Amino acid sequence: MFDNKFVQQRIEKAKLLKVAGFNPYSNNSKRNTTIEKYLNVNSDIADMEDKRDEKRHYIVSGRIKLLRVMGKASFVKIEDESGMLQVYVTRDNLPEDFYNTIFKKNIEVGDIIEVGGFPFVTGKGELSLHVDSFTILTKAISPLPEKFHGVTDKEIRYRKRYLDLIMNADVRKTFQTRSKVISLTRRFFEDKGFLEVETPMMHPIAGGANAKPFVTHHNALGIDRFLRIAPELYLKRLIVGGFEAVFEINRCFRNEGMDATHNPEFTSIEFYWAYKTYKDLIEITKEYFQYLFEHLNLPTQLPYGDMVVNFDNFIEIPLIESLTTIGGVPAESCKTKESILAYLKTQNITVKPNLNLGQLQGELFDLFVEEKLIDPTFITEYPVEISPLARRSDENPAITERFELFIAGREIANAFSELNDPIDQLSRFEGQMEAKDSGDDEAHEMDRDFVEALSYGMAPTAGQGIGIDRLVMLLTNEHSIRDVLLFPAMKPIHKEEIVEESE
RNA sequence: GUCUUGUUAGCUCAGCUGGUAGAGCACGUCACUUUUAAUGAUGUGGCCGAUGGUUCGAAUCCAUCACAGGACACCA
Repeated sequence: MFDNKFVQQRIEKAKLLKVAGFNPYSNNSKRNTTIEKYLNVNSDIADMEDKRDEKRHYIVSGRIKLLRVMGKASFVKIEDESGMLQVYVTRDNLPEDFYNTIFKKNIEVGDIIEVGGFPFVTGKGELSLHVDSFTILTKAISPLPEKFHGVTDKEIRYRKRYLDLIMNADVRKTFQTRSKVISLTRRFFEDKGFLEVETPMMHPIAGGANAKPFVTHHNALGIDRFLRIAPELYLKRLIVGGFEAVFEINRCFRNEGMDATHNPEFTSIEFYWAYKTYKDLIEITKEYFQYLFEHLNLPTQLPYGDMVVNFDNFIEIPLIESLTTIGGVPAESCKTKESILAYLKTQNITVKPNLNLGQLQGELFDLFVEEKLIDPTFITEYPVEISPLARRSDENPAITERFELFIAGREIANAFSELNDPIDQLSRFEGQMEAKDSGDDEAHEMDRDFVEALSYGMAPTAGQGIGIDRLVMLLTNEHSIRDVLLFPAMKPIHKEEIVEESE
């Protein structure tokens, strides 16, 4: 480590600084303003006659991003979290020899410094800081990436996110937006009277969704636990317990493939609302989006890639209807197993054998409809076979009171009136067990403890889950989930690491 | 998991049909007190992702592997 020539050079400079009495890792910061505040407070300097006010004095800190030395004067661009500032450093305004022997020789791009001085506007019209005191706070011994192109290699950007954040201001912006989305989401539901709760991340049975879990082991108890694939069943137990509106924002884990929209750990919000139905969820979802757009200052005609998503146009359509009106599948080809299979054959599409009617309708939807849903669309009335936790429709027992929300061709939310009939829930689980036995390894697990909870009576409830990562992707116009996760999952670079981890 | 593209200096990238490696930025040295990716001069910097093969000779051709990007499959 640190055998690179440039790193060695910089380590040498850090030593020289120390010898000269300047701690290269000082924590003696006297900063009294941020760059953003400095620029705001001194915006009046430009209107002054001599374009300076030597009576004002500020101390700002930041990382050197650009350094232009011109003999006895230098321009340095420093950046803190709030912004970028040009500071003007001259030999004659610093202690004897400091400029020549310390600043010019041992200070370079990447170092974190603190400077004091007065505001002035340069000949080219840039509000800057005229430096009269200069402190090195932190010496960077590794050089930063190239100042103009920065770091673009995706592998470096994901593995060394800190470098990405140093070099790319828009990346910082994306993660600030992500943080705001989560904060606004929390505030939105709290303001509606929802209670934020925390339920287990390690489950004895991985339930609440159809997905493969990660397994871990509890040594003291000598038992395996599953990292949760969804918090659903625990949140519903809380509704049984008498809480009437709860939500949880946290991580879920699914042991499946990784791609532009899937990371093994991802963040969701799930909320459950007693004495409500999925119809109420449609309304609160529209309100939620309105709230987000308002507080994030986003246009309701939201650009996403080469699409424009119209958030003034929420659409609601039953799944079966969407197959025909949006997917272009003839209506008579959607109603029975045989007709669907025959239609798929004409389209040269093969699907897994032994699918039931509901599953086949789900296939048709995935194949012909999903990617066409650009404006926010609530797809309702899902077949009961693919909705093991949703309440049946009173009018039609083959379908459930459920919707999924699609935006820009992608699923953003899943919601339904909750199944609260314990006998029905038990038989749905049994149906899932049959599916599992006949080869569907993603069928829902049996959870008798949950059925027992329902047996004490769960008030009629509606519940919804929203994928926060995909939502943030949509709102920040990012097209890979890795670009909205600070530290996305990556394979280890060295084989040895895999061996260690498996031991 | 399959297909496909990539991996060359700290970073961004050239390197043709094989002949022992090149630029810009950064860094060193020199000049320069209002620059904006400052400028001019000059210099240092490389196990060409790894391992095998073909060849007199491989960054370049072939194979395998690793990692990454993209697409597909899987995945509500």
